[in-house]
Amino acid sequence: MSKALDILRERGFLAQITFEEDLEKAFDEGMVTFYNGFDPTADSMHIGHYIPVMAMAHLQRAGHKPIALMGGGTAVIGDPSGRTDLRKMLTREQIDQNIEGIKRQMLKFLDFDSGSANAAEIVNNADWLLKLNYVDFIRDIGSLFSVNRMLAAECYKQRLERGLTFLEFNYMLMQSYDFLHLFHEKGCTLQTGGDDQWSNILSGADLIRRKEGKPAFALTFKLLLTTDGVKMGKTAKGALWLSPEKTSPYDFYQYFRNVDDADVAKCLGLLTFLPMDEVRRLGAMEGSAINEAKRVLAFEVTKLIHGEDEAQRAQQAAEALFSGGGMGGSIPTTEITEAQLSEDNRLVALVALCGLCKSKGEARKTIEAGGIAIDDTKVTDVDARIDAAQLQGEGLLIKKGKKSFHRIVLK
RNA sequence: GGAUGGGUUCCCGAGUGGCUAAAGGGAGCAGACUGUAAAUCUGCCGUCGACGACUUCGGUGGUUCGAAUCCACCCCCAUCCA
Repeated sequence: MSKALDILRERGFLAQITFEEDLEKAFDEGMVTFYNGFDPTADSMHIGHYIPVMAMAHLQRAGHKPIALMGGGTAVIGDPSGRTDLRKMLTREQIDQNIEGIKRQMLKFLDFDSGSANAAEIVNNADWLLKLNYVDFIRDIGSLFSVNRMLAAECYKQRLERGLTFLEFNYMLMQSYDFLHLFHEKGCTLQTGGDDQWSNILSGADLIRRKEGKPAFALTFKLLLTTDGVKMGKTAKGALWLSPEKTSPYDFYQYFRNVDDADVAKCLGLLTFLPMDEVRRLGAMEGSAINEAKRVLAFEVTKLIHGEDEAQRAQQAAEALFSGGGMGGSIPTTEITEAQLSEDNRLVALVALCGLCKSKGEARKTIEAGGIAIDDTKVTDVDARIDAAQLQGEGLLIKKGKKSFHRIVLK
C-alpha cells in the first residue's frame, strides 16, 4: 500500500516530486528518513511553516522519520527565492533560542520520543556549515555544480534581471550540501519543502545522485495561497503566528473563520487532521451554509495549535460577540493601571494602547469614520474620555469595525 | 576601474525651484450592501494633545526669500565595457 504519498496527494499537499514511482516504492518498502528546512529567524513559527509541519506529521504517522533542519548556518545568507532584501544576521544565542521556541511548537505535531524508530529529530546546519573549509568545499562540491544549469533555474532567472550577489548565489550549494550531509549522517534520502524551494531541493537530490550514485528524492508542497494568489496569513498586525503571545488564539481563530469561501476546502485538507470524507462534505457547502464549514475549520486549526480549551474559548468569544453584545470566552484583553489611565484617559489613547489601531492618529480617524464602538454603541466624539468606573468588573469592550474586539480592564 | 541610467512616503510609480505631505495604482483600515465570504460603491491612508504644528523624497554640505526638484562630494543599485 502506498499510503504515505496517497495521504499527501489526497489532502492536496503535493506540488512537485522527482521520480515519483521510485519514491512511492521506497515509502512502501520501509522507513524513509526525510528532512525539511526551517529558518530560525523568529522564536515562533508562523502559518507558512504550518504546511510542511503538517506534512511531516502525516508522513511520520505513516511510519517515516522526519528531521527538522534549522537553518542556523544558512539564515545569515538569505534565500534568494522571491526576496530582495538580505536577512539580518542573528547571533548564535538568538538562533538557539529561536530553535527552542520552534521545537516546542513542533512537539504538538511530531513525536520526538527517542524510543521509537522513527522519532523526529532536530538538527542545525550551523553545526557543519560553519566548519567548512572554502577550498575543500569548492573543490568537492562546487565542481559538481554547473553554473549554466543554475542560471537556468527559475529562481535565479528572475533574480538575474534584478541583481544577485555571489553570496546569495551560493545558497543553493549550501542547501544541497545539507542534504548530502544528512544523507551521510542520517541516511536521509528525501528533502521536502515549500514549492518555492523546488530548485534548491532538486539540486541537493542531484548532488547525492551525482556524488554518491545513490537515489535521493525531492518533494515540494503547495504554498498556502489565497485564491488571489497572495500568500496566506498576512494580517494587519503582520504574519499569523503560532505563538499566543504574538497572535492571540482569538485572532487566530478569527483569521480562519474569515477565509474566502473558495479556500475553505483547501484549508481543511491541509491544516486539519479531519478525515477526508468530512473535508469533502464540508468543502462542498455553498452559500451561507459554508459558514458551518468555516466554524469547523477555525475550531480545528485553533485546537491543533492552542489546545482544545483555548479553541473553545475563542469560539465562544466569537459567537458571543457576533450574535450581539456579550462578553465571555477569551477576547484579547489589555490590563491598564490607574496611573496609565490618569496620564491619558482619552479613548484614542486606549485604542492605540491595546493595539486595535497603530497610533492615536489612526484611532482618531477610525472614530471619525464611525468605526469604533464601546459596548456596542458607536462612538462619535473624537475626544471621548474614559474613567476608571467604566473599567470595573468585566471592563470595557471596544469594537473596531465589525470584526475586531478588545477588552480593557483595570488592573 | 570606465560609460550610461537610477535611488520618492508599506509596495509599484509620477513629480524636475514656490500652487507638493508630494499625481495615479496596489495593499491596508473604516462605512454601505452581505453570510464574520466575494464583488461593488464611498471615505481615510507621514507623525502629533490636530481649524494648527512638526518631520519626510539615498547621505552630507552648499546656492536661494524658498529645494524632492539646482550645485559639490560621498554611498548604494542596474545595464554595457574590462
